[in-house]
Amino acid sequence: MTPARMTRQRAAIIDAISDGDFRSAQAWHESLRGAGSAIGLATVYRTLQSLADDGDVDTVVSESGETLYRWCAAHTTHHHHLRCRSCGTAEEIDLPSFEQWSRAIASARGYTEIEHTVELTGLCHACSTELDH
Amino acid sequence: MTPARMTRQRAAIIDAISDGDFRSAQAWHESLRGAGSAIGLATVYRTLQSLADDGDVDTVVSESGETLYRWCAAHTTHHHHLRCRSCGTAEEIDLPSFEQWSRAIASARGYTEIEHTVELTGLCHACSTELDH
DNA sequence: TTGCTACTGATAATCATTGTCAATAAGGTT
DNA sequence: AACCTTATTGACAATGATTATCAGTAGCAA
Repeated sequence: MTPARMTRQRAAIIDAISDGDFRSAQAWHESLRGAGSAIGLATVYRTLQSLADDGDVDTVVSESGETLYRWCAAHTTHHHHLRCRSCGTAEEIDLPSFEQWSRAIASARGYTEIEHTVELTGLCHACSTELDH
Repeated sequence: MTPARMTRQRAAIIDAISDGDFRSAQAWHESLRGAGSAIGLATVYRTLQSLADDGDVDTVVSESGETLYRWCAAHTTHHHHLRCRSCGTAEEIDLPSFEQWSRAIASARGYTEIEHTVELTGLCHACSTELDH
């Protein structure tokens, strides 16, 4: 496959999402528009997906079923997230023992091609105190 | 709140879903129709949701974003699933240490109101061998 | 049996996401 | 710098799952 072309739109998206939050494609589209960048919604969807395929962004599915995207600093290692349900901030966590453990329990029951999803959500410190008055 | 009325449709749904698979609302609707039960799609959605609220069915979100439902034998304890991506069969698993561990790591980083999702998927023994020829 | 009201179902509406396709622009090549 | 090939874009239509609407129906308590 040929490498992706660095268009104005792709650059704008990469620039925007490198601030660490998990947001939906529509939310990123809005921020970009708000920042003055004329960009189409379909392009945002397509570009985020292509970046996700390349491993440059992480995706997560929210409670309401939307897919959330955020920049991912090019780790190839599998990892998980601890995400704030209120502001979208997220930190990466890894669970080395969980990886092995899940594989073990699944194959013990005859399962192959094992995959897993693990997501932790909560309210970060800032949001916790704020919602407390 | 008043307890749910036991209608013909609700009974048919409960009867149908007690066979252990995870399927989408639309899939359950089809099986019910196939079995001769005249029942509306909206009713299937509403009833499955109400059963889920009461803790009588488990829900899981598939890779493609559909919500899958299956009967849950009235445990109040939190648990997780090992589900076959091919046939939908699922078994329950529990991860006592994971529960505590996730709470610990999250609160160590200042998070409160912690929730988590853990789902294991794979190909069950039957499907593995079948897809192998 | 009666009455109140929750439940049902056909269908329209919603919402996130993907497909379409002509116009545009990356970026390598003369 | 002008040129060409083709990936990319964007407005909009289409999809697909789920939810809302609302008049008709049927639990079930009295």
